[in-house]
Amino acid sequence: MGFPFDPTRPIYLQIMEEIKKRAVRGEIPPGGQIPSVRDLAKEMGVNPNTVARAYLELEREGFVFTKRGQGTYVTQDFARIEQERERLAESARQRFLKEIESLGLNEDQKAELLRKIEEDWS
Amino acid sequence: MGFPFDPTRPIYLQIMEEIKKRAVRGEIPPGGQIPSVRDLAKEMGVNPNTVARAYLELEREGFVFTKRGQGTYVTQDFARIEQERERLAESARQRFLKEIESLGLNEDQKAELLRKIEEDWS
Amino acid sequence: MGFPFDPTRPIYLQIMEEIKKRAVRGEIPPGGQIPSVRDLAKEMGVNPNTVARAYLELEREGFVFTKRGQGTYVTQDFARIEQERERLAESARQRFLKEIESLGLNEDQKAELLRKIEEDWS
Amino acid sequence: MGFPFDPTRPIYLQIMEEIKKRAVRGEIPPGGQIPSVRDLAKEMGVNPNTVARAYLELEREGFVFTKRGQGTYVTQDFARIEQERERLAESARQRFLKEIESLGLNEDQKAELLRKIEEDWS
DNA sequence: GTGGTCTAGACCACT
DNA sequence: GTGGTCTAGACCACA
Repeated sequence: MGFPFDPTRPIYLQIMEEIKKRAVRGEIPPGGQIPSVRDLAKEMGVNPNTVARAYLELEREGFVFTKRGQGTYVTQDFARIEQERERLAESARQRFLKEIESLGLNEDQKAELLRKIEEDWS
Repeated sequence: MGFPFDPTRPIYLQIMEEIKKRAVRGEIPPGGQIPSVRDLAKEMGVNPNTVARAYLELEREGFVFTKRGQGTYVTQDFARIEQERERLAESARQRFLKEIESLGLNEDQKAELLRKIEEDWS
Repeated sequence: MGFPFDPTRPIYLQIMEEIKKRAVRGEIPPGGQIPSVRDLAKEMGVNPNTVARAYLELEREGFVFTKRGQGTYVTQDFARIEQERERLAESARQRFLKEIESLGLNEDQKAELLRKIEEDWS
Repeated sequence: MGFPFDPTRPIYLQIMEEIKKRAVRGEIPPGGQIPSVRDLAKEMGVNPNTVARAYLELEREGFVFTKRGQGTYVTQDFARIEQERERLAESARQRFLKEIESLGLNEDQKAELLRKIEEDWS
């Protein structure tokens, strides 16, 4: 109980990201049901209205859809999920770059860092 | 007022990192004075004891030293600061890798990500 | 209840010494559990935070280790305990020398004092 | 202000020792005047009655004498002062032995300790 | 003014 | 139960 929210960003945005991550990781399959507003609110220790707001935005984006009286489901569109995977990766990349930039590494240190990432992925 | 702390990790550790970042970025020069316990506590919106704990650990690590009754100062040892720069970069790298890993990118997507980073740094 | 602390030195340092003495005397065997923070605080009539501080420093020195949720234990390293025995003896020697020095004994009186110590230990 | 008293022993005894030490160290010459009850009470942060009690005992022992209306003076008897020097040394020796004994040093360690004391005094 | 220490009392995660 | 962290507020020595 109690989800680690970044206090500087709106919680509903962070809930949206969390749902996207679960889908992208396959924890929720395409077309699979996401937790009910009440369950997720309890799990994360936030107000149900905040979760509802997140779900509303996700639906507006077309990432989830609602079956009246049955629950909320992740899109069945694989391409949509793939797109989200790349968006999340891209935003992780930008956060990483921003953080590294602020540290003021020299060229050699950046090259070394790049080499390590490459090594990890080969 | 109010510093964006990650609620899952001890605040004093995050204060230690913040001071190291300021020194690494050159905001505090080698041998320069860091904020007083009370000032930083006010700036970050935490209890002075928590800042004092962070300073105590930083001194034990040899990253800062204190002049009795005068204040706390960043080490004058350039190598020590350089070491911290690389440590901070390395931990940023690991956080990035961990996040990317959880997203389950395929080889092509990872290669593309790497290419973008390389481009940014060349 | 009520431990005889020297009011001129930090209590947490004296608690560290007390724990070391108990281990060196064999009252706590190598690998044995030391009193819980709360128990020792009650026994010595000090605040639990002060005992916790002492335990933290002892752990940093490698003289004790903690098992999460279980308690704090003296190191199993005999050499480490032996080292502490000699350090405590050395500091007792220095205190003795300092006190004697301040009394201004002449050579004969010092020799006599030495003779008595020798006699006691032979 | 505030003298470092050992809370486990009567304060008046510790005041007696302090006066004896000052005389033995020559801070107060034979026949010299010791501080007034009020001055010493203020210096040490204790009740004047406690100091008066200490002076009374010192006089009973013959270590000091009182000139009515003028103050209290250390004895002019050199032998008496010398005797006190040896008593203080002897009690320091006993405290040292007691402390060392509790540490459980082996023969070699005791011999080494003795050697160091000898070295310091040669 | 500075950091260093201590108390009081609270909440947390882990076993 | 255990230690770990945090807040609030106090007093201290040092410069």
